[in-house]
Amino acid sequence: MAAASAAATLVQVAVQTPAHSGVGHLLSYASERPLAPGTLVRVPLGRREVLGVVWDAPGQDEGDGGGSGGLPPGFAPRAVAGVLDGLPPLGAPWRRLVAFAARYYQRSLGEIALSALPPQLRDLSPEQLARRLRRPAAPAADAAGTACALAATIALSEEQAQATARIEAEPGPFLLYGSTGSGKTEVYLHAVQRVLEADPAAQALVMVPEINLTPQLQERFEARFAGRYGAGSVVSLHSGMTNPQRLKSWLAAHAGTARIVLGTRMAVFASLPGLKLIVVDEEHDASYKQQEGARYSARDLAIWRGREQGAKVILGSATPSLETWHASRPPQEGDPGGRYLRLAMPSRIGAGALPRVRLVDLAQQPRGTVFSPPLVAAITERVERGEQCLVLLNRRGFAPVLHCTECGWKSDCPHCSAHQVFHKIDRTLRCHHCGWAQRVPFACPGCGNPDIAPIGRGTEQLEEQLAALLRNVITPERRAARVARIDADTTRAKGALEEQLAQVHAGEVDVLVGTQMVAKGHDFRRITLVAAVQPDGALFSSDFRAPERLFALLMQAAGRAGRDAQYVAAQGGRPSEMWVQTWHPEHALYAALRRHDYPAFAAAQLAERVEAGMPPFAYQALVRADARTQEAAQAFLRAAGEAAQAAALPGLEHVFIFPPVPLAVQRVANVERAQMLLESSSRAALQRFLAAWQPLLHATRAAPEHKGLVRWLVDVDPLAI
DNA sequence: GAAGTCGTCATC
DNA sequence: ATGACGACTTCC
Repeated sequence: MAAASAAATLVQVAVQTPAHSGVGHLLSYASERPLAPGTLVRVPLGRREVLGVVWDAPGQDEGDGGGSGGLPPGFAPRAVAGVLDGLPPLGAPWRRLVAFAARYYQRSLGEIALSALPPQLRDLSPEQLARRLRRPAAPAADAAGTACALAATIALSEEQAQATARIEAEPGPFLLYGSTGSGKTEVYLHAVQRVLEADPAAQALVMVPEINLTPQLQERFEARFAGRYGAGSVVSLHSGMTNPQRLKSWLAAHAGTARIVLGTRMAVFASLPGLKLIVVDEEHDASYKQQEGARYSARDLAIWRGREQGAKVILGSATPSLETWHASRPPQEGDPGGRYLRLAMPSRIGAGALPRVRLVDLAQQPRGTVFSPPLVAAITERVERGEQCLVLLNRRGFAPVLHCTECGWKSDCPHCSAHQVFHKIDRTLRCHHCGWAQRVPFACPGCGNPDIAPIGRGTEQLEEQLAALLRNVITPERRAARVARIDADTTRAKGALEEQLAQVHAGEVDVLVGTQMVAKGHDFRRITLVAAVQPDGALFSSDFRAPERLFALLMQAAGRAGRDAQYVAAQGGRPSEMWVQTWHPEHALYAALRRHDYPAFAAAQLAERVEAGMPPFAYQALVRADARTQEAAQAFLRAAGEAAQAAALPGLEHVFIFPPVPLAVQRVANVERAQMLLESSSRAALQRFLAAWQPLLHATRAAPEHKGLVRWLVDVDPLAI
């Protein structure tokens, strides 16, 4: 407080305060010297001292966003407590990205800015940071000494070479549409190489959907580039890293010594002053959408950032999201085409033909069949030949619910409107929504009947049944067939997934049972049969994106089979197979799957979406409310909607507000949840409306009749509704 | 959101 | 009296 009089200037600082806190805007502090925007500072906030980012003084150009709330007249600002000078200020492009994300996803600037920085920066004093920065920046990227060690460049196929050439010649953004095994990664590597060679300061960002996929990617990029640009030139950024590791990678990216940054969705916010290329691998994957806090889409932000910062963007997938597919449609008569350039790579390289798809009609099988006789026979045969099989089911545990046949009791969760799942392994009932767990009762809690039975099946049960069915099957090494399971339950411990995958690779496992986590990205060389036991659920789901997700999952799973052509040939060249057990073998989705025909599937889905006025032909936002009672949650949403109508907010004429409805799982951990869908044919109108609506939502929340509300949030471009 | 204050109420 | 819990307030 004493420093205030000596201070020369006011600076605007973004700190981590949420929009609803009354101080969600930029805060003013006094500084003895002017500080450049992007400078990291420590500032007093209440009784605490927090990290903040000096922000551009709110100019006339950008009227909204995190504009200063206006310093109350006669208010004496407090002084900046410390400046983290050692660090170059965060650049204007980074600040524009953060500002855009805050505006677009309806969050405060400071919340996005601070969550985009490595957590450890938050508790380092300027002195500690300076000490940290003085430390030798890794075994240095002295390019001069090693420049001659040009990593052996792998010859590209015709298709890969063409894609690479187009990427070099055109501005993009690109959709690299290549089937599994078509060698998309090699195209990424080449694109990165060209960009880095062309400019000694250039940087590339490569994103993957899952943490599990970063180590193998890092290996591949290091093998190609570490010799050339130094050991520290390839770094990773994801939430599985320790705080010091994350800080180290982040600092290297910010300083420009890291030429290649690999990471999950959070990496889209990395400070990359030399950014020239962004790759989003498996761009259709839902993991790119953050599902808590600021609900951003890293894929969409990558497109924005690329355009804004002059970096090329490559989205890669074998089953693109329908949004991306539509945006990359080629020009036709009367249609100028989409804004992305589609590059197709249909052939599989070094991999066998795509697996034959076999549909088993469950109506033709004995009632209650889990593994149909023909599927068991096929698995048996593969195992006897020493090949591996992969069985997929998207449900953990032994059975999704326990049931008493006497009184009708079901294992409902006491805190959620959901069943508790039966886990036989430790004889527990567990709610997958709130985490509540208890021991399985010995008898029905309703009527005392000791005979309570599981209904339906999960991965635990598949593992057990399969082990029984294959009990007498002997592998060529003359040992009994072994079944293993990989899902969130078996991989909870650190390193467990790696260990289990290693066992599969070593050939110790013959049949792998798992949830979708095993369908993603892992390269199983000896798997020649993949089976989806009962995927029908998604066909008639109320979620309009369910078929899209199912198709992508099945295609991706099919891609796990027969990846190694040499192995398949050595085994006698029998085609690999994808088995699907279904009650609806005639369904169009399976017909398209059978032909591996993503374009036909996408065309049919897009036709339905046009007809129904759904994304990508409409833009959506969701407001969610959590409260003690369902009525209170809905009342808040209704009131907020009515307030918008009464105020005749801008954009409202192009926005349709649906009535509030309970969520599919209405109650979780004793909190009732409701949501209200907004839809518009204009993204700009929806944005204008949301921006204008935000203050009314705050005001509605503050009204005494909505005291019971626990929280509310906005989800722009929601993935599930 | 984080931390503080200030009530109320139940328990030692 | 003590402290656990919730409601409310403040943060440039």
